[in-house]
Amino acid sequence: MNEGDRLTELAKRRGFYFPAAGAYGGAAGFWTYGPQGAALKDNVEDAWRDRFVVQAGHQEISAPDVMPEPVFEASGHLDGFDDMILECSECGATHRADHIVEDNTDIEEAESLPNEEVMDIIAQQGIECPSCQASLAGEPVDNFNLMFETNIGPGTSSPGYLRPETAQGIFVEFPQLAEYARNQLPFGVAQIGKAYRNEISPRKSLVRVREFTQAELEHFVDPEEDEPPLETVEDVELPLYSGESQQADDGGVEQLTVREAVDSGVITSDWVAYYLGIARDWYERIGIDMDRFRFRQHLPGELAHYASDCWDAEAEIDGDWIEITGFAYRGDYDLQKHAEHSGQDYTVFKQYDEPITVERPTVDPEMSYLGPEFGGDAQAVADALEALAESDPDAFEGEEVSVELDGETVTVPVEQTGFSVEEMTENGEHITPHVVEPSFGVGRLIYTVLAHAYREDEVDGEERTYLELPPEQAPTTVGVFPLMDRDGLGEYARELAEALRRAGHSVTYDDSGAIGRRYRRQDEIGTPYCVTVDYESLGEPEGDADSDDLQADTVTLRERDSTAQKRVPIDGLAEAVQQLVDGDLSFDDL
RNA sequence: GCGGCGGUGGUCUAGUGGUAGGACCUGAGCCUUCCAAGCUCAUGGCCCGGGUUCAAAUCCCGGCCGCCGCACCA
Repeated sequence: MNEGDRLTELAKRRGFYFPAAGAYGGAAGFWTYGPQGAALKDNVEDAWRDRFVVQAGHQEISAPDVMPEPVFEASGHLDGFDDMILECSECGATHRADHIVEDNTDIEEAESLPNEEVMDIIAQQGIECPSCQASLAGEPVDNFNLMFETNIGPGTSSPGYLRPETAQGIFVEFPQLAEYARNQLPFGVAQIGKAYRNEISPRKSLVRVREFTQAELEHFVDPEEDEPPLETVEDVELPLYSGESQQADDGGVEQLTVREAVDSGVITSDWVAYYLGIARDWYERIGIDMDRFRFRQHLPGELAHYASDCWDAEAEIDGDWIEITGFAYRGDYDLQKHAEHSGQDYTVFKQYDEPITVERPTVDPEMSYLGPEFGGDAQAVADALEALAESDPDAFEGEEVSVELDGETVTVPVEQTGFSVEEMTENGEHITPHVVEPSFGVGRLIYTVLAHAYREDEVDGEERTYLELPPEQAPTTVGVFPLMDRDGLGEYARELAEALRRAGHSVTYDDSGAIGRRYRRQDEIGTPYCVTVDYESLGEPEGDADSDDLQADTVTLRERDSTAQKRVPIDGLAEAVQQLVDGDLSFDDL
């Protein structure tokens, strides 16, 4: 069984995740997180929130999953997500019609053509099926949109879509968000939420799904002035698989520090480099194996329409590299698009250090002259004069000035134009911020963390399966067991479990079967610590032990990875566990 | 979406044209003084629909789901 299969089996058996709605045959690409999985997901999201929101001083929002159509007209998803699909009736293969046309003709943007025209081109050019060489003339070109469509309210007059990425929920609200940031760049807005894509073919459990959780940060920066604090991450080692390496015969992953990557030009954007550094350490924190990890640069051909330089964080599972995060410098693409489509202001006002004085030519045409002179064209003439004043103020130097109007030249005496050059004070300018976007796929992170944490070893000759999850991420922090459920051990242990819960720990109580079995149960879900209450805890002799050595109100604390045990007082146990989880105390020093 | 292979309790699996057995897990009890021990008992299953047949979980067709390959992954 390979890594993925083993994981899928464990995930279902132990309650991490399983296919949704199995009672009705299920639906591909939809997964339910069970008790362990939901807890793990919460912990991963909390760790993300801690690093990318709280520690970074950014803000988090929660936008709707459903947005009205114009949002996606502006974002480009309505067209860009809409694939032209063509099926060969001979062999049944499905092809991208636009790709076929582009491959067989000089046309470069076939996607922008209407379907009928694409069909005509295929017929005229005698294009054949790439799979079976049958003629494709006359085959219908259909649309397949990866967005889930719905209707807002009754009827179909107001279509809406489930968002295919969480990012637009931030971009579209930029004017308001900038206000909350007091219009000061740079600022970051984060969101953890669901996104939906009606994938043609979901695969590989949590890797290709139709509903998934994204954790995205949109960092709005002034492209002219803002610089990332590179010095805070300059020594972080990045395993970089550059576009150049990918295209070279002997290319491989290079270990470069953030500083080296920037100085050598391997990473062109300082902001992207900064986030790769931040993210690398964060991946390690949540338990991703850094020996099975790399940053891969997008090749020129795979860059998204908005991105200039883009790197993916990838993790290796079963020999495949899985994209777990995309880092993109999106420029001002998204904000510009929303500004154009909505007519709203998606800029921030950037104040100059010193106000500057500019000479600005203006006109104030004498309408009482233009009106009688030009009749219905008077306003158009005034507008043309204004445009001319801006583009060519020298034209107003003579007695008369001429402008073009519908191909005809009209002449106006300068004195009737109200032309003047005014000195204006400008305090700043409106700029459209650029966006740096790290976009994490939470489900893929969880899949990777579990795959990389999976361990098999042997304890006392018995096989053992356990998850070496970082204690911070583990669904349960501590298991509490009575050695046996009798003689008051159970009551004592139950009280201890309650006390640990009150102290904020995630605690499982288990008194069933043999103690070893209970340890193994917790091992399989990655519980880092187990506490066992025994007779000594009650102040009673343990077997033949010398009663002088008794340590009442102590318990044994067992460490998952080593299975080592230590006897510790219950007084201060909750605090000790917290220190272990936080890494402020090692088990050996306990 | 296309092609190939597959689908038996929660998990892993045996098996047959006459409606199923095991192991593990889970629960109850006994036993048990720290790593899946043992004993007894119990819960729980042939993916869905149609067809062929006296009889279908088994054969055929379709669907759904999974794996692999292709395509797709803005």
